[in-house]
Amino acid sequence: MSSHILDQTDRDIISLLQQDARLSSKEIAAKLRKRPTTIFARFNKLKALGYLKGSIMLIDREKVGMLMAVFINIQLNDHHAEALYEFQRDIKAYSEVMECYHTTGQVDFVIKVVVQDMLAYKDFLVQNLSKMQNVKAYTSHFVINEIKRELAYPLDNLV
Amino acid sequence: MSSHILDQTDRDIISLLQQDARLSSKEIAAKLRKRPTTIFARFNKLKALGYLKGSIMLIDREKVGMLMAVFINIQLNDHHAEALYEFQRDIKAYSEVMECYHTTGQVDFVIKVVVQDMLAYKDFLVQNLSKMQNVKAYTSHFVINEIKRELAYPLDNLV
DNA sequence: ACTGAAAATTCTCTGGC
DNA sequence: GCCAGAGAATTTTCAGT
Repeated sequence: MSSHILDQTDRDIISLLQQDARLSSKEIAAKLRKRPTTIFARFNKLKALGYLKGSIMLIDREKVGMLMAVFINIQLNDHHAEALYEFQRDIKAYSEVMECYHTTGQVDFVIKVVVQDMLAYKDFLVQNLSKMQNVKAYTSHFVINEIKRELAYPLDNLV
Repeated sequence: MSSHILDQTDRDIISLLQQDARLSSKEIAAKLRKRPTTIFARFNKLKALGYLKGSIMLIDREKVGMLMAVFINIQLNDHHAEALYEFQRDIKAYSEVMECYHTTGQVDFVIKVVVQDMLAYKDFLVQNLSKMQNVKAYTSHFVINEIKRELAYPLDNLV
């Protein structure tokens, strides 16, 4: 690992950690046929260089009572810089809004909202989204089945 | 933690682990003013009961060369059970498709595709998506800015 | 469910290659 | 950049309350 170019070992470590963030240096070392201290040093470097941005425990969304996930496509009235900034700042503040992306196409923003139930969703729409001045139109797409949700990027022919 | 009802400590542990999956029992114990072994026992139970579904290390998507994220809304021709099942099985198999949701509304499926660059995206469309018989229409929404991507569910007034 | 102590394992630092 | 050794810290088990 000379500077900012990842070699195969770096990619292997990242790939393994994307599958299980709690792997120990020893466990990674065993899989890659290296020494634990070597893995430890690379892990620290990957973290220092900003490749690794923290780890999270994935939990069963429905089991903890967050039964409803919704994708909402949003169109704005005013697309000037200041108006865009304000919308982003405000939408980001809602805890129901888990994800928000500025996109190209017919739609300006794609957001993912996760709430307990339809009542909570209605509250979000009526009390929050509908009151945002710059929102021209939105369409809700309720998730009825999660076919795939892979959060680990494939790093095979890369970097 | 009697059986399947989460108490405040359980929710606290889950919340902390959603922020950092690598927290040790000792670290969690210190934050919650409990003993490490108590946290350890609860951690094992939460895992055994299926609340915790594994951990992942988050990495800098653009830094590792995955420069392009796209949401694609897909409409199908045939909505019968067998056709739906086949579509889901096939779309799931593509490594470029990170997420796929069956949704209500004008759109049948929302998928998130992550690739290196526009060339890789073109290849995915031309060689894969366009060749799926049951796909009637699709619209691409390129992510030009990620405003928010929160993966930890808020468990405050819940369960 | 929680505690406390002990054993096994891992982390983390230092120095040498 | 890799490896080895050793002390410190942690994980994990287990018996007791």
